[in-house]
Amino acid sequence: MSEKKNSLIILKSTLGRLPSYYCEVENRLARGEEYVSSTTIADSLGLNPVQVRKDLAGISSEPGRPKLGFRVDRLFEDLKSFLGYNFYDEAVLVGVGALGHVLMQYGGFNSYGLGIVAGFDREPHDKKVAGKPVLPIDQLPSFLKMTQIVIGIIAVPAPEAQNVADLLVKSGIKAIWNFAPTSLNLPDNILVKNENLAASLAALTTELRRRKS
Amino acid sequence: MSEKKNSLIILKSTLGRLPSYYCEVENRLARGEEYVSSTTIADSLGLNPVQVRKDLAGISSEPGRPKLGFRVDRLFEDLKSFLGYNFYDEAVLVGVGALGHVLMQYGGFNSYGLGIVAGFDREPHDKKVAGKPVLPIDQLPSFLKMTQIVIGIIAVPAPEAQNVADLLVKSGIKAIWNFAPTSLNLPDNILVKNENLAASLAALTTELRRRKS
DNA sequence: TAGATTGTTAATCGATTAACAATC
DNA sequence: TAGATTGTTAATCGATTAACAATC
Repeated sequence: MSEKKNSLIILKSTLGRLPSYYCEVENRLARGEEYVSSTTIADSLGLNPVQVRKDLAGISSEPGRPKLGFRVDRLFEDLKSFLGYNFYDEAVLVGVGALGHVLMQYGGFNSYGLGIVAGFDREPHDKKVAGKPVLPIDQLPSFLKMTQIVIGIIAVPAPEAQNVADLLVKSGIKAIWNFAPTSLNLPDNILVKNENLAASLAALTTELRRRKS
Repeated sequence: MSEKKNSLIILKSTLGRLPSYYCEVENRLARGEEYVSSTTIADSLGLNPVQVRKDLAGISSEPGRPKLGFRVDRLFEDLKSFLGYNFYDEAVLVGVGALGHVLMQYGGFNSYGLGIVAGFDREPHDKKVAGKPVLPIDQLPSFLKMTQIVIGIIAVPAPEAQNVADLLVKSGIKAIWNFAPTSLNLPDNILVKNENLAASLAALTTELRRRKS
């Protein structure tokens, strides 16, 4: 679809930083700023300006202008299309507990081209959350087959996570976002991203202690 | 406190992986396993076994035994003490909305040596959440001065995040875990970790698309 | 013009992986 | 013993940063 003007190879590390640029540029756009420079982005995000410049060089359709930087609206669109956020992906969520509720209600996914279309639970307590249906877990396979959805979010307690994962895979899911603090045993072709909030916060305290000593 | 037997330098990248080893080893301990090898950890976590071995070599107090691997209980303790999870850190949370509730109720922080001791909100709707007090925001400065707590969690909407951050810093906080999808403008000596859930999920879909093409 | 910023090349730095001898 | 695993060194690979000429 999108053949880049030059065939620069985008580094994996670059790809990892692009979403944060996207968020930053989106905020600047909202504030009505017209131009943005690598330098100021680097500053906001705590990165090296040369790195930002190099990253942006690979994805911007219009070169940055010396002394000014990049047009905010243009850069925003470039990031958006490069990251594919103008396409739309749908996901289901399993485990409509406290965390599940938050994820279903969270509006932030929209500008990243994502949507949670339904929740599943062993014992649904609500019929709907944030306008989306909450269904009993045994309807999951048929729902997935019908809708062709390929992304599943796991927000059940750790002991149930593997079972849920197995069910998701059996029903044709291709990618899993896992909030349960366990590693999942899955076929190689399934993409997994583990989100361990506790470990994430712990990393902060570890770094904090390292600094003190 | 803990002088390591050998003064191997621990790589930053290693440090980033240790929490996931900790989680994995904790789960194996809970399952009653006695020995664990680099190979199986690598397998569960989708990493290179040599990498895991090298990482563990730097922190284990007892060498792994050929053919068996490491004693699970021993390795768990080594990881725990290396990461400092047997010390205890306390944090306050600002913004007791849906996400704030989840974080306050989340039990998982305990085994990582952390605890949220209080929540703050402009208009507290509950007196307590998960047994911890929820206080009006104007009591934050005095609370922090009294308790000497140095970690703050921001779970307010994006537009309010900077104000909250300023208040936290003014009250003596040293580290911030930010859930609002904005970059914060803070003094250099303040440690920040941004947690953008939408960007995180988006990374999954980006990778998923990359695979398809 | 002077100064800030750009894009790019080359040098440095850091992390991963391959290879291998040692061990139980 | 044979085989699985260990720890470590050396080679490769990838990412960051320094340096600089070009531009508005």
